[in-house]
Amino acid sequence: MEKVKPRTLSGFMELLPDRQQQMEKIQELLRRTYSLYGFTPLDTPVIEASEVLLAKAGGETEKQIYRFSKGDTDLSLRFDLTVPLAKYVAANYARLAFPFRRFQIGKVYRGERAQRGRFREFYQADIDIIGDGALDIMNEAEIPSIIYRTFTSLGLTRFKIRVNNRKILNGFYALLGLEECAADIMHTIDKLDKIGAEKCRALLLEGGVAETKADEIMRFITFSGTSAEKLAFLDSYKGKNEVFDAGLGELGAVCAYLPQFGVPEENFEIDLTIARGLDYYTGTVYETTLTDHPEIGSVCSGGRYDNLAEYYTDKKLPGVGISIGLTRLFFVLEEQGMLSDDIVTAPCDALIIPMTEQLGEAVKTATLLRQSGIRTQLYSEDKKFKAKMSYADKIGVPFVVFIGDDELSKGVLKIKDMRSGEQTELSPDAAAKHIKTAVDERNNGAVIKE
RNA sequence: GUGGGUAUAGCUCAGUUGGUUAGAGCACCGGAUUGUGGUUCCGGGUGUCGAGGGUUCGAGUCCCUUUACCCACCCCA
Repeated sequence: MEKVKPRTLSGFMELLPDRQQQMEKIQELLRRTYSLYGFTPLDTPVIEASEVLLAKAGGETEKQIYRFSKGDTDLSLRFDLTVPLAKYVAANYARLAFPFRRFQIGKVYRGERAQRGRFREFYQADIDIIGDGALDIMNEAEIPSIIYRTFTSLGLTRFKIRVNNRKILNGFYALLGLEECAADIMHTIDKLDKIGAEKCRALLLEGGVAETKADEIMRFITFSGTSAEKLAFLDSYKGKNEVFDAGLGELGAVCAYLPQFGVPEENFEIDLTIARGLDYYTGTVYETTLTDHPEIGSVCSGGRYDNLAEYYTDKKLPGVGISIGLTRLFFVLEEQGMLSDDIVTAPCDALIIPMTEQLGEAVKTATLLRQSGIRTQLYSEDKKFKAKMSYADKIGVPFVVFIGDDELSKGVLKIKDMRSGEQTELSPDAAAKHIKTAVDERNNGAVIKE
């Protein structure tokens, strides 16, 4: 019979067991951290009616969406978690408590051409806070603290949360009389890190910006200094444009709250170059980069939007949220060798290898270990001893438990620490305690090393 | 969507101006070693050379078509 080649589509990530274990661990940490801030978990369907997902429609989204029909129904795969959230909030408005804080970790789909670090199916780990009619600026200050705690809980320390405010940018370009082409300019500025100041300025001129204005823009976006110095610099533009002043007030408020939220100065920065998804955000915007890997770009982005669900309801629902591109983050961590191999990624903590025909004692031992909270696997296949050990080695199990005639007559278990190769004979209870202690210790390590 | 590249063993790849039976490393399987893995030694090639067509005495190699994948752009997480 002719075989079908087993293949996985490009742009879809599929992991081997040990890597999957690390991925799950990261997701577990994200859930725990998000919960710590009072966010409630949410799950929505991967497939939605096309009219719902494409309510906003337009440009890239429509081009990249996976759309298909089943019978007469027009269906689409979600391309982010924010649009489904908007639908969910609009549909359940009366039953939700506002501000509504939810987190969601789920797969999204984009039918674009895959390449390095760009996937067609990937996990997003989102948090959003949705207000009813209004939402206090404090929420925008809380977001960086969540990012900070999330990244540090993963074991990362060298990262920078960059913050800007769209109102400052919009106001600034209005001041220059460039509000018409503000979107294009921001788009160009967004590339500053990639193409450099010279080329950036040239692109501005090419786009029809007068030379004096282009220089003013470059001076504005490349101003460097501490957060306090940047705020002082921005203050010199105050009083000329209402939108700008509003943005500056918001940015100042966000910065003022940060120390109280416990975000250290070195992990935070005002960055006037970031704009983020051009039509989406209306106020504070965030981008997070790894200090030692700037080439990766942003690993966590988000911001404030004024009206989340305008396509589904007349209610005004302002919100703020971020999204971690989990698949990309994981891909990069793996590629950079930053995934810690210290944490136990084996499917179990102990593997019981019975040496006798009668498996009764081995089964009893497995039950005992499991009752002690030790993830235990019983090797029941009739293979050579060597093959059994080889299996233990391959799955990376930290402890092997031998039960043979010698052990049975003495009433002990023989425990082998696979890492050191050391073997000890212990009573079943002592063995359980010994394994549990050692495994708990190893599991406490960080997922990421730097 | 635009431009460029690649396709040979499970993986990473070599394969000369077209020439006999297509190779290497790793992985894998068996043995040394029937109560000890990860090290060592010995043995084993596991293949529709992406697919289809053409040129030729002869094609992994040249030409055409096609598909898949990779890279960059676009856009983004």
